[in-house]
Amino acid sequence: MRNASPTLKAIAAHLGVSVTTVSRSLSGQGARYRISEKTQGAVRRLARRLDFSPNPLARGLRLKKTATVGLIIPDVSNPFFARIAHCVTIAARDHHHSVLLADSQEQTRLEIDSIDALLRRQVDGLILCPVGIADAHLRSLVRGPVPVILVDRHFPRLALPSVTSDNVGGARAATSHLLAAGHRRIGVLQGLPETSTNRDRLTGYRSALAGRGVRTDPRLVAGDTFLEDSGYRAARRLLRTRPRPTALFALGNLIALGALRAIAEAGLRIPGDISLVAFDDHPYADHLAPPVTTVAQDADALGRIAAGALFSRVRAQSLNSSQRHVVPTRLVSRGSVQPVSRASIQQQEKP
Amino acid sequence: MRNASPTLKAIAAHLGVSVTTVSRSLSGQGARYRISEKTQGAVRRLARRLDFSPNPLARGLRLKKTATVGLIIPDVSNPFFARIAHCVTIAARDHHHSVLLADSQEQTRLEIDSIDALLRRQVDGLILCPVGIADAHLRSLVRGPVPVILVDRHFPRLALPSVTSDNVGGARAATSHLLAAGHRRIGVLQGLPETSTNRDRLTGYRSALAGRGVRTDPRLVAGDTFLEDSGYRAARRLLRTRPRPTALFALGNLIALGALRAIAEAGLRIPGDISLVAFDDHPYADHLAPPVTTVAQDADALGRIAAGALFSRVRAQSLNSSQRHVVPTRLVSRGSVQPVSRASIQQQEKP
DNA sequence: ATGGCAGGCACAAACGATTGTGCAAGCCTG
DNA sequence: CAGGCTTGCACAATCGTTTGTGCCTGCCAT
Repeated sequence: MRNASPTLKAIAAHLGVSVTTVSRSLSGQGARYRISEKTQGAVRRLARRLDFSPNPLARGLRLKKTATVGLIIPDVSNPFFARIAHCVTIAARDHHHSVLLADSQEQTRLEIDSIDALLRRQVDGLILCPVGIADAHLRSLVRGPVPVILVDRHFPRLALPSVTSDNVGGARAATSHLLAAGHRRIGVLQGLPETSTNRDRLTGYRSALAGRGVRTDPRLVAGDTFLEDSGYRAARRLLRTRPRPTALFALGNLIALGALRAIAEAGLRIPGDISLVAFDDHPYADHLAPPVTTVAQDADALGRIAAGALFSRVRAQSLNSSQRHVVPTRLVSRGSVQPVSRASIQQQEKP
Repeated sequence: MRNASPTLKAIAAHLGVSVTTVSRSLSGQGARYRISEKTQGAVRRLARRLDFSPNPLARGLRLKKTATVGLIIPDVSNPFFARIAHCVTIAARDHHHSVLLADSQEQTRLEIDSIDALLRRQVDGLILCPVGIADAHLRSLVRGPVPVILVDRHFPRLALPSVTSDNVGGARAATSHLLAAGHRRIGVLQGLPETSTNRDRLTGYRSALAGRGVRTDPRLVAGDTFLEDSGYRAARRLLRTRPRPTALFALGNLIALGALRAIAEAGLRIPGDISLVAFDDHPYADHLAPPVTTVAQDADALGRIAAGALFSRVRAQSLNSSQRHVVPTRLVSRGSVQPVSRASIQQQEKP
């Protein structure tokens, strides 16, 4: 396999024709340039026999197209992003493109470097899951050389197309679910505060509360990143507030993990002592003790839609119309939410 | 950022020198070719000011080196492989290389295509997690144009370097753990039978049994892939055998997931009715009901070591000495294993 | 004055592809 | 038979680097 694919030159020499002729015969331009059917046939046969395929580097150099897309992700080892990566690579294969993967390790600095490196390599398009808050470095992408699609997080002020979950709706559904079970003091374990995902989820949470006429209490919101440790610390803090929240809403899968740990350490039982809902579904949710009610994001859809949007732009040579795509979420009800007893509601409403 | 980086030619024109001079000044070859310090300084200043960096395509074309490595994985959305991908991309960044990612979707056909595509793109090295059994297509890689490292699975008959977990040792430890708790009928939920991982884990299992003088019973081994569904079906089957196994050993994380489902459906309790040990640790293992004892693979180490080995070969231009690297596993004891009561042991030893 | 040597750079050929244009041979037409 | 049209392909530039070699100038020694 692939012991140095032959070149146009080699094929041309074998057949006693010019590289021009070979190139045109193989690229389907034969007719336009009046290469005889006989010659074209001979070229194609030999090319097939030698398993010729044009050198992508040379091609890219000449054409300024590399049949390559960039994918920048904060952390491939996060199942949510991994799933997106999976879908993107599969879509890329379908479009005969390769994927250059970069892991920004949740650092804006590395995200900038990665964008730079991929653009240098002349990717034909870029799918980016931005790490967070800063967007100055994204500004130049708007009128940049290649189409860009933002996934998971978006920047309202930036005219870049994006594909995100319905974070507002998902959070509202989760919160409503808790409200319907009688919960009124619902603690929120948030992620990185300035990100669009976090903001949207908080918005959904507040909107649900407002819908029921429940006042939001800023002291019920804790946490500062989407990492497990932040979830752990935030949960510990909220569990110590009095009166204690009767339910926690974790705004991310790792945060939920931290919350589970904190709740276990506090000697509390789910859902007897406290209810829990988490953003992001995962395969183990069913087998936790108890199974955890989650807001499932359709990561597959995010990846697929982003890739679809990107490739349609790549094909159409069109740039970044700032279209926004929102993918619905789904509330997966399991056993981690329990109705609040009347007594405890009244106890809560007094202070 | 990156509004079409200038070219050597542009810099040369600006300074009234030749591209040769610019190239040599920037590549540190200035002294060897007697470019005066003054000229070199001017070139370097301008290059810095214009944020010049050589076009990787042109460079690759000329040098036959692309500063790119290929990474082929059966399924990036599997946390184990995702972790490997994460470590590889980070190592690549450290070595100023980019990563071309391909997802073979557990299909040999796609694995072949991916290898081909990446070699065409002239990657400088390849990290491959082979999907399975077939190895004919890997034969040509042994004396191929670039260094290749196999990760997770290896092929004893192939002179390709590999980095794998100590599957034999891990399985032996898990099995010994069960034996020490008095288990004698230990069912195995295996993965894809002909793979090295599966073989090695079975070997470890049998070796532990043999060490205790326990006869192995082929009817206690079930399953045919590493996927959840296989684990589910295999567990269902084993749970119906009489006398029922007192413990199950799942040879993979997804398999364990299927086993959990099957056990729950059968109305059995872990560890009261049946004990469980699983290959592959994961963050949720602690919070399952009950926490599951696992054989933790150090996926980070696999990725890091593989990348390290690859880059040292890339640097040294050395090819594929068939060195094998084995990374230790760690038994993480949680609550899913319970000592067998004397009565049930005797009951088991009778038939 | 001439030969030799070193310094300082430029020329030009790669690497493989794509593409606008040019050119020869054959045929037809008037 | 001259001019023009068609057929069938080749020439050569180009993308942006890298690199072996060649060339000129000036200086020193003989």
